[in-house]
Amino acid sequence: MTETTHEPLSKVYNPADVELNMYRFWEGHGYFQPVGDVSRSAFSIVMPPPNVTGQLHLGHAWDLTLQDVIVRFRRMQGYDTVWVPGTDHAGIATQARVEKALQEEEGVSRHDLGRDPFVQRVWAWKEQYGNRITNQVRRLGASCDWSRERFTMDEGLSTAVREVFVRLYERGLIYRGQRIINWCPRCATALSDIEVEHTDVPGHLYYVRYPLVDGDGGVTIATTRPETMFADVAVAVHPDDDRYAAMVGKRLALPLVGREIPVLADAYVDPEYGTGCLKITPAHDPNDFEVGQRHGLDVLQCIGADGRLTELAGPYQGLDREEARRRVVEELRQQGYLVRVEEITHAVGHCSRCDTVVEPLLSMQWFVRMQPLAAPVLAAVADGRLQFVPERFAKVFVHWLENVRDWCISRQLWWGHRIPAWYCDGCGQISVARETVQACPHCGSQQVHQDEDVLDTWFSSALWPFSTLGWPADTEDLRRYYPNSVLVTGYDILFFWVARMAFMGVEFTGEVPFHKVVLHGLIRDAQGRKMSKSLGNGVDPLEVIDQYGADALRFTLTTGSSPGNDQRFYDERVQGSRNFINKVWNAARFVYLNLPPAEGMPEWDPASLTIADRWILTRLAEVVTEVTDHLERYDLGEAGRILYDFTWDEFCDWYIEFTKLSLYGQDEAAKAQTRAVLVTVLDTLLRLLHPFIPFVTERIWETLPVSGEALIRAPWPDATAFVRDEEAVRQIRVVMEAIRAVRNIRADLNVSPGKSVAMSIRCQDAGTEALFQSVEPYLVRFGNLNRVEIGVGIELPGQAMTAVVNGAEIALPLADLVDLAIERERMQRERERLLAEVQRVERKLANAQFVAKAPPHVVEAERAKGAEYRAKLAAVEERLRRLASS
RNA sequence: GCGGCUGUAGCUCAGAGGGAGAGCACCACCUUGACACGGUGGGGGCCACAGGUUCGAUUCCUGUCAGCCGCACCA
Repeated sequence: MTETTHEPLSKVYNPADVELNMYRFWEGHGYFQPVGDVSRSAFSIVMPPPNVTGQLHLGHAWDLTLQDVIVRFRRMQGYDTVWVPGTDHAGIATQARVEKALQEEEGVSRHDLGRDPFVQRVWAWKEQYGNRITNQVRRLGASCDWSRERFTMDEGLSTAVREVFVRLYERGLIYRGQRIINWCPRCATALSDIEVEHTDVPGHLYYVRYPLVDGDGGVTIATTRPETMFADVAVAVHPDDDRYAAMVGKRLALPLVGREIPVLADAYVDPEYGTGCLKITPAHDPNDFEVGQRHGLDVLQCIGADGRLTELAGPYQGLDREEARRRVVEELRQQGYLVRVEEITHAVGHCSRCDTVVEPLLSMQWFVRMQPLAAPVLAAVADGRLQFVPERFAKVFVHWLENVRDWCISRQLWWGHRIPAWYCDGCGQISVARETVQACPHCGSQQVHQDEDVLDTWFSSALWPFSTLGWPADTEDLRRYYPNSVLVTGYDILFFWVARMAFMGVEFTGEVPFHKVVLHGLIRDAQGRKMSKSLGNGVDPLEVIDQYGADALRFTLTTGSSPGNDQRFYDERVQGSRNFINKVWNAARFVYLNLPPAEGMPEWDPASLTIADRWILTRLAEVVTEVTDHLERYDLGEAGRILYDFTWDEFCDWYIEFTKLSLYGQDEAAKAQTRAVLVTVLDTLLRLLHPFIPFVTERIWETLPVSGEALIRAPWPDATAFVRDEEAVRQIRVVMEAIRAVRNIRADLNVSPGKSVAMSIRCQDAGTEALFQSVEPYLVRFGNLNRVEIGVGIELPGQAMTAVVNGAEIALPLADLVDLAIERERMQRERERLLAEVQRVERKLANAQFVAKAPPHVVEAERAKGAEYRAKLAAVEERLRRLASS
């Protein structure tokens, strides 16, 4: 127990007083670690690793909270539960940040420092900032097992990365080759296809005349990138294009440079687009590259890795891409080659990190062959071994995997897993190895050097579900907790991460790394915009926690959306959650303050429960069932909302009010009984709420006289443990209806709450009379009544305000306050309402098809409703007749 | 072009084949011995539109319109 136990509870819940100590209490007692009981089923999750030097943002907070709710729920259900946390080295992002800091603070570049010293600086940076994010994860209340924390560049995971690389290489699934890749000139590295964002931008289509070498004439090509013309090696036309049939095989003189290039035919060309003549630049366009391969064309490069023109561009050498384009267009115009310019919008690839226009660049890179790896994953989706929540994401996932191209995994960075390939200066052979290569295994030369590049960060992330558990070693954790039970992450990294974990998992463990993928959406601002640094509309979760508490943030995030959908985040919603938590707190205070000090768990005699007790216990059992079902289906939002409604409306607004009758009365036995039920309901609610709002529930639970060392380890409630009494539920609804009717009348007539009044209830039958007799004290308390008359045959006062409830008529003879005009209006409104209901029901029941085909219980329910409405309508009409004659 | 999501109260969103819901906002009243981060009462919606399936559709299907997203792109 924490030191705060059994201090009086403050009037308003103050999260700051509780959260830090509570987290230490949990973590210190090892509650986040699996119990290790092998007789129990295992439940495991790995945390999507945040960037080690990053800061927690709301997206993380949401993702982590969902996981924590699931983990706490499973832990309470008795699973041997483990949640493995960790961080990611985030190659480009981290390197860029350290480079920026070095530049700003010391005015040096990474090249000034050199590779090893620079990498050391990044490690130092990681040591400095690496704890920040994990402490932020703690502040959220994440119950992950920190004793198993991993980092993508720690020793074990690096071993896993090498192992995977070597094995894939040996199987021919990793290869090195000259390909057109996406090059970010600013980040100065290759990118994979999914790190490129295609956005529509306005541009120009330039029509340029390429003259024939011999004789007059030529062709006009259309291009958006005239600056690449120095690397043109051909012009292609469609083989069936009659317009240019005669040109095929002729030679053209490249404008400005005069180099000769052939005209050739290739079906890739779309005769409809532009002029139907396509310049072929294999080094600067992936499609052109393929055309070039088909026709055995040279590959010339006129733009280098720095985004500037090469010596091939002659006088344009050294210019950047934009400047070169302007100058080339101008020169073409002056020399009469530019036929016309058309304004177009086209999709241009941008670096997803820095938004620089990506340059398709021919270069030597490492690739993962995707088709053989994707196939078994597709099979796993098809046969249900890998499932998605919501299901619709399976389709997106499958479509992507079916069309995926080979994955470029080499990055021209220094921070990351260096590619385990060594080149021999002697014989030129490549050696890929698990251990550092000292001498070339092919020729024995000591002149070997390792590949300069590192691997895509996602390459190591892809191994996360098993590398964190010790793979490639055959560890106990791996055997027990792999495959993971579920993966929770945002749909935005379905391809980046989920797909890659899936194929790596299948390839290296023979099993999908998790059976279920639960996907959530994105956090947006109050206007529905994505949160971004450039918009400045981001919300810092730590500030939210400081202001409202981690529980309020968690409850907001978990109840704010339905599965797979985005959610908007704004202050009022957090306030609503904070208010709810305060409501729970005060309900607990109420129970606590009404409990005698230092007593054990009170007990009750099921035979003497009040109708209110039986009602709340029945409803509680229903709530346990519903909440459990929703959580099992990973529909956390709905589970949270059910708890919110039940806690506030039924438990606080009604049940607690009902209990005041006995608690403030003289009957000690009844008091004890009420306390027992109150404690039971509160205890159960705290257990159900704990996964959502762990801090406040644990804190409250400490004060309750229930056995157990901590709520986090308490068993999940069992719905069958409670009294079930559907009749009590039905009856309490009638009582509520009557109480609302009284309140309604009082409000309509502006009767001050302090003024007590009399009430008559004319019941339709003895059963209803008995019910109202039994709940008379409730009526008196809630209606502030000074006299109650209940009976079947009683006469209702004429000078009164009335209401019709299920099975009875209610009258409040308010003497001088009675306004028969208002009464008439009320009754007429009620009559119209009931008439509409009666007609609706009767129309249904008159339909022979409905009676014949609808399920019997539905027909029966309609009949019952019809009877109820007709009875009420009759009473209302009778009342209106009397009013007319008075 | 292919695929997907969304359209329900003023706002933000749940919901579900059979009587339209919540929070916030709004109006009126209330210092009732858990809570004003509260209580009570109230107003407010052809559930985007048009067809279809069904005894019955706001819910399922098709189409239209509107907003959004992903994938693929012809230079």
